[in-house]
Amino acid sequence: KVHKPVNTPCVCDNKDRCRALVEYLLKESLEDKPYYDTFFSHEEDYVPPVTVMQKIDSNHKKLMKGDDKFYMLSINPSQDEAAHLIRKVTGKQVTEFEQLTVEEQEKVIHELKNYSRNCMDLYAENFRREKIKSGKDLVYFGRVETERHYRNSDEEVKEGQAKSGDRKPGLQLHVHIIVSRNDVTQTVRLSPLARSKGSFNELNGKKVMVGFEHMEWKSRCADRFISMYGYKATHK
DNA sequence: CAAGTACCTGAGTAAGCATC
DNA sequence: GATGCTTACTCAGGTACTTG
Repeated sequence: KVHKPVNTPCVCDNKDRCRALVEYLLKESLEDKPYYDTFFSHEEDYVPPVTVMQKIDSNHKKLMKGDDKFYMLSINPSQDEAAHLIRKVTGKQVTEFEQLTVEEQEKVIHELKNYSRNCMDLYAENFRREKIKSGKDLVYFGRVETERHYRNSDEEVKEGQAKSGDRKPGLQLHVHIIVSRNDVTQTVRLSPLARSKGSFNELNGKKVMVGFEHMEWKSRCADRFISMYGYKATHK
């Protein structure tokens, strides 16, 4: 999913630095976890938050003042898909992440990073630009989350069955990704929120590809999950 | 449902600033 | 004054979303 800046909690503005978003994503990690984790990039695990901010915030070349500088993406497996992934990695059938040992939790998180990198390869390909071939051409950082919490907008909170901030039950594995609008060479702009869905434009006497087909990316990511883990989708 | 609006794209130009 | 680097702005056409 590509998040519109206005819908991104705590980060209504992605036109300047990414500090607010990085801090928002770190909040959940302040709680005690039995394992250590932080951001990951396409090539590295355990990237410090300071590095994330530096890399994203120094990748603004050629972008204008009022332009979006980065985007927030998320990868949200269904509970069924999460259960399948955990079964594939650990051989265990669980309904809560905490039912796994610490080693198993780490293995699942590692595999989710691997899948996320696959999704980012597909993201890069989906722009259909000559110079952008894979996740290596992007500047992005991700973070695996194992929990979700209720918000005031949730039905359960409105009906008084849960309080805002309470942990949601079940498998809540998901991944947040901050991706720079510029590619790593800072010469190609990649905007997933473009109006156009991948079409050519005449600019400076050359045909230029503009836009991004969101639904195509989504379905290709779903296909990748199926082929990587032998998942049989029960519904579309 | 037609018309209007918002937004994307990269080369080229120009301004701003630091350093020699 | 010269040089190099960084940042900001302009340009036109195409598309999807929004508005009336």
